[in-house]
Amino acid sequence: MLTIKGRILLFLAEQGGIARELPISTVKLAEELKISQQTASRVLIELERAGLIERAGIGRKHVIKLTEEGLKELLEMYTSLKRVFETPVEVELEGYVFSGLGEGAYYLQIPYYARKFEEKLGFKPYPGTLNIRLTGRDQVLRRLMVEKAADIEIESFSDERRSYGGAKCIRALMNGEEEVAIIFAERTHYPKEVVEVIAPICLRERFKLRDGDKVTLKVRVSPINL
Amino acid sequence: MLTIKGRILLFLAEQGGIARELPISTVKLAEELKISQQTASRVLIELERAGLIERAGIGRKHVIKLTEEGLKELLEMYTSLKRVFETPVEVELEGYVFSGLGEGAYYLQIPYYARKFEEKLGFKPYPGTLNIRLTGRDQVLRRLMVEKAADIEIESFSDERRSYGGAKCIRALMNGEEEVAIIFAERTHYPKEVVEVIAPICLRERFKLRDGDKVTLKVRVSPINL
DNA sequence: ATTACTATTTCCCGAGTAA
DNA sequence: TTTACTCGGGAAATAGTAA
Repeated sequence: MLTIKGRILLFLAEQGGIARELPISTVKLAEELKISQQTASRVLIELERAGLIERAGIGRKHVIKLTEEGLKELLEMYTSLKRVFETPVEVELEGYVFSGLGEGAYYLQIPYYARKFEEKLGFKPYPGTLNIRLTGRDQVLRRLMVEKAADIEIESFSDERRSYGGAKCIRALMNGEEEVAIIFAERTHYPKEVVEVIAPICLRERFKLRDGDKVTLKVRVSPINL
Repeated sequence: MLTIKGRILLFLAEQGGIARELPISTVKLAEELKISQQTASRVLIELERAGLIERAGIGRKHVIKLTEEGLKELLEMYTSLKRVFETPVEVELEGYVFSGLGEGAYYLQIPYYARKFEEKLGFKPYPGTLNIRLTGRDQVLRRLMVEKAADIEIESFSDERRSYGGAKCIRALMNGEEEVAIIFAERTHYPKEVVEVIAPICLRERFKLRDGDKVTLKVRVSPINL
């Protein structure tokens, strides 16, 4: 992915060639980067001519350090990549509403979950989940992406009666208007193309939804979490 | 600095190819990256074979997206660069102590400066500066580097009588033992090979220094500030 | 329009070797 | 030892063109 010039420049920077002069021979450099001594020599000459490094020959020992230009070159690449990895991308999920068997509502009225959701999401969830069946190519992959990025954790829990499975959530925007959360329950009988959504309000009322209506979910995901 | 594969992968990521399928032709891609259409086509084939991207031809329109592998590839480069730019490097300055004309002491007893230094550095400076003349090749460049990274600002100031010049400071470790600060005064009559150091204590006493004694200053600098 | 083949040129890596 | 030249082979880029 990096040219030889790039690899050498990066290697020199990693070795501390930013702050001080590195005593390194073309032979050593070639060994480290698994290239020939000749190539190392030639590329150093080119980097020097391009003003990206400076060399000095003190007696037999040669030393190398990056110039400001050389550091700038690396910095440019760094900022490009930084932008890619630190700018959230919007992933859009699309699917159709359908009715479940009311398990969502069942779980949400269990005090443990109700309390946890309110604590972690900052709202008291309406006691019912909206089931959405994703459609179209690529949707399941996107769902996996979103699940991977889901960063709000509801821990599993057990009391003397039974155990409660955990879940992961992530905030989303439904139909471009309403703040909701997608729930990925640890134990679910739904297949991978289904997601469950909760919100502080009744989403069916809010959007006048009937089974089969299409809805969209926009999720902001940082690529570094993928 | 990036190979064509790298440039194309980065471009696709920048265009949002992480989260969704991009509709982009080899002609457009070639234009954007200033390469030939043929090269764009060939490289896409290679990237696809390497498992870094996925393509789908929906009718005439072709779409491209990065695979997890492709994103991982970029992430590796990103983490290498991140390490380089976010790991502080230690810059070592070396020089000989000499006596000035007492201006350091003069300025440090001016209440404005005394107060400012204490506020910004977190210690009450001993009323006197230690003057150090840097020696050896590369030292002046290092000094410039350190000055550029100096991030503690003492603002200039004026009252009815006169104006007080500003300064920039940076923390350093003298002789590997004592926490000090290097002062880069805006107005100084010293040449570039001289730095002035202050500390909460009398450094001359602490290290039993006499004129001509050698001292070192270690400064931690984040490469991103250079 | 589009992608991608084949042919040609250009460029770059590394072997041999001088200094 | 060290760096860096010349040069031959091969990879990689573009041109031409088919589908």
